[in-house]
Amino acid sequence: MATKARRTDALSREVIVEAATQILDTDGEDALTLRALTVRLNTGYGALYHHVENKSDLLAAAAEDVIARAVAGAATDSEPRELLRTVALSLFDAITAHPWAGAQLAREPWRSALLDIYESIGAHLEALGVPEPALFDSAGALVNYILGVAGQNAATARAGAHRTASLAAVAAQWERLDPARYPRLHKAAAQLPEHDDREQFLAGVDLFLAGVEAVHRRGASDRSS
Amino acid sequence: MATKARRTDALSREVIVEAATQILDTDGEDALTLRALTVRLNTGYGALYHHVENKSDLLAAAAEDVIARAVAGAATDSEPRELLRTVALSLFDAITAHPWAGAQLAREPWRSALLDIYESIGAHLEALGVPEPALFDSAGALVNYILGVAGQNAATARAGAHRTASLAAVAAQWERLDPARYPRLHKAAAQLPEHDDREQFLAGVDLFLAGVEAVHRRGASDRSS
DNA sequence: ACCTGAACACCGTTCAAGT
DNA sequence: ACCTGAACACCGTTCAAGT
Repeated sequence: MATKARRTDALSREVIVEAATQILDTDGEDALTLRALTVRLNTGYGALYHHVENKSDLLAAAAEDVIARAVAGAATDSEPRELLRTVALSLFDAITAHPWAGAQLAREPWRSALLDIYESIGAHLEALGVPEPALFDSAGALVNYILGVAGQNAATARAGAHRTASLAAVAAQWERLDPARYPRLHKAAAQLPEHDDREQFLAGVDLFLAGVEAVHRRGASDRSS
Repeated sequence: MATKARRTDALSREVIVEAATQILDTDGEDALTLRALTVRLNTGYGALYHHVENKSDLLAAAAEDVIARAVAGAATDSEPRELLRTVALSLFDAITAHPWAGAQLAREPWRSALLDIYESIGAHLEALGVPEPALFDSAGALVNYILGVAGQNAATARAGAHRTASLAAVAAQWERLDPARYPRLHKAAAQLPEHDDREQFLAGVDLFLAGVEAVHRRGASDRSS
């Protein structure tokens, strides 16, 4: 209850990042302000800036933590196809749990644990039989797909407190569309509220992997073209 | 040269959106402030808010314009596969020319001309032979891939004035990576500076389409599973 | 109806001053 | 070295007042 007392334990970058993560998780991306951090950590602005470069740096560090933790437990056994699905899914789950990290990933992709993701996806694609020159494009495409979903996830999370409510709103919007101009969207409105994001994500990954396999199977025979 | 004179022509939502687009294109996303708009349009804050709901609304409208214009000239002849590539490429080009629109697309995907994109991609996939129940997932996956690239594009554009410089920086970063832990990234560093974004984007689209064709070809025979 | 511009409630960041 | 908190330079948005 020493709310007004000076903090006794030393501040550190680690403690700050942890506090930021908690604010982000419980109150959302907009709630993370330097002010909110000083209150929570019972300290001043300068103290924060002594351990952290700026807010952008702080956000990147928090996202890095969350993503790294998610990808850390990746198994190394099992076949490459399954490993790719596992990596993708663990990323999806992490981003669903921490939408702000997804937004950060999409915003500054070169920072954060994206390097590890790139490397691991590349390794598994190579194990799948993708030849070196195609590896770059294939891994990039898969990562971009994941980033797209990450951004999407962050967007819907930002849109409303309850995902179902905002999904219903979009569905209603689609339903109001002119069936003559938007026949498919108009029809898809019915599917929207009951669809499973996770399953749809995985379906996209499988589409990708099927493409990789198809192209590589073909590419092996007409390498000359 | 009537810089201080009161504006004679009437203000309108259209004029405001156009001015905003110009600021965004020439000076970047951060340069669009309400202040900057009042200066450019020689007016006050209230005047702007009389025609536009808020800044978010304004940004969405500007992105809508840019994206709609890009997708407008879509041909309806030629085979569906080619049409899909064309839609994707025109989007890519629009986002490359207006990175801020890409960021907006990734941020608020339900607004803007994304509906038209969804519909047109759905139509072409259907023409390609994708059955109705799979249409939702396939179109979603492709749109998500495009959004991922859009976000990426916006990110690199934001990163530095000259794309080549920031790409070189990333390449240098990859080169510094421990070759034992990041063997593939370390090697890919050489490919990074000379690779063509547009080609890589298209390669990803083709991977997707190959997957769609492969899955559908297979799916037609064992629909029961 | 349309517009003006001072005022408000916030931001992230800095920095002289304390311990 | 580590921390405090007032101050600065910005935001987006509002609103009483003008035409």
